[in-house]
Amino acid sequence: MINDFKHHVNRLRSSGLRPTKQRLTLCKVLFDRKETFHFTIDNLKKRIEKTTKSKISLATVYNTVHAFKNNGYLREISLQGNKTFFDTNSSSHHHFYDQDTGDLIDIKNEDIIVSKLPSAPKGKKIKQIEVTLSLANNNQNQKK
Amino acid sequence: MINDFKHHVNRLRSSGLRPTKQRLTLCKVLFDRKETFHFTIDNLKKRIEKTTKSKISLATVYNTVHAFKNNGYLREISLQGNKTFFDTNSSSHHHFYDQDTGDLIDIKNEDIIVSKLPSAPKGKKIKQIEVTLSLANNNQNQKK
DNA sequence: AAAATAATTTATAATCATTCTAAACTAGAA
DNA sequence: TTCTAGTTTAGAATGATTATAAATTATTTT
Repeated sequence: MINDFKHHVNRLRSSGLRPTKQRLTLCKVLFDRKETFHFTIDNLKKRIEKTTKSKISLATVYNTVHAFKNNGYLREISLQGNKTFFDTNSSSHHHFYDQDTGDLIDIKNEDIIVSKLPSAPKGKKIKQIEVTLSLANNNQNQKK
Repeated sequence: MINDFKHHVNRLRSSGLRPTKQRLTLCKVLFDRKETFHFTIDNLKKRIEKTTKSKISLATVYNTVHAFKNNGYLREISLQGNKTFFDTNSSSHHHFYDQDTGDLIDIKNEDIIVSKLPSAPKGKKIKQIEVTLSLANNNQNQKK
């Protein structure tokens, strides 16, 4: 399965995206792995430079990540702060967010149970339920 | 209580913040109201210009909002996208986020029940539980 | 109350992430 | 092979936020 990218080609085609060299490189970097990958655009750019010989322009990384997100290959994570994080785990799950370090840690879906929800406003549908648990050091008070 | 700002002065003093003209103006705009106020820095700047005669520089609005946040007067809301929202409701509650319009809607704490939580990593403490329910129009599919 | 001090405010510049633009390039169709 | 629309690209433009350093103000000390 790894080192075989026909399934990437097929997925791209079925989303109406041409399987270009750049998109396939991104697919390999993002999806040919066991673990969930949390990343910012900047992270991802650096990882591409480190793990492949391909040079992909910043604009293309942005374009591709957004295309992948719009087609459900990636999720954007809701977080405080100015950084936009994405997640290769598109199944439903939640996150710890460490306010001190900026780290994100996956929480398996079954480790959080939301047992009551309000109904969506008229004409709207709930598309995603995200629980973020913000962490800070035990000893530390809130003031700066 | 409204039109009396001694309590604002006291609160600022007890946080080690000098009760300056600018900070008191911000306190009045933010806290002398019944309803929760969701805002971006830009929103807030415009509201100050509209509802008061004071001119407060953009840098001061940033500084003050961050000071208020660090002292627990305001919360920053976790959201997708590049805009940073703050919330005057510092008691625990949650949000609908409308992906089409960017609107934020409060959800009362009692309308969501999180009945199971993971324990925090060693040395860390859970500081905040935030549930974000993303909304989209009923009829619309995910693709762009 | 005046002088000293430390915090605060301010305009502006700098930075950073992201989007836009328009030209060059490429995949797939004819 | 040629054509066409989709894609990539470098660099410019934008927008939010942070940094800087001088002027101002609140509070403390005298």
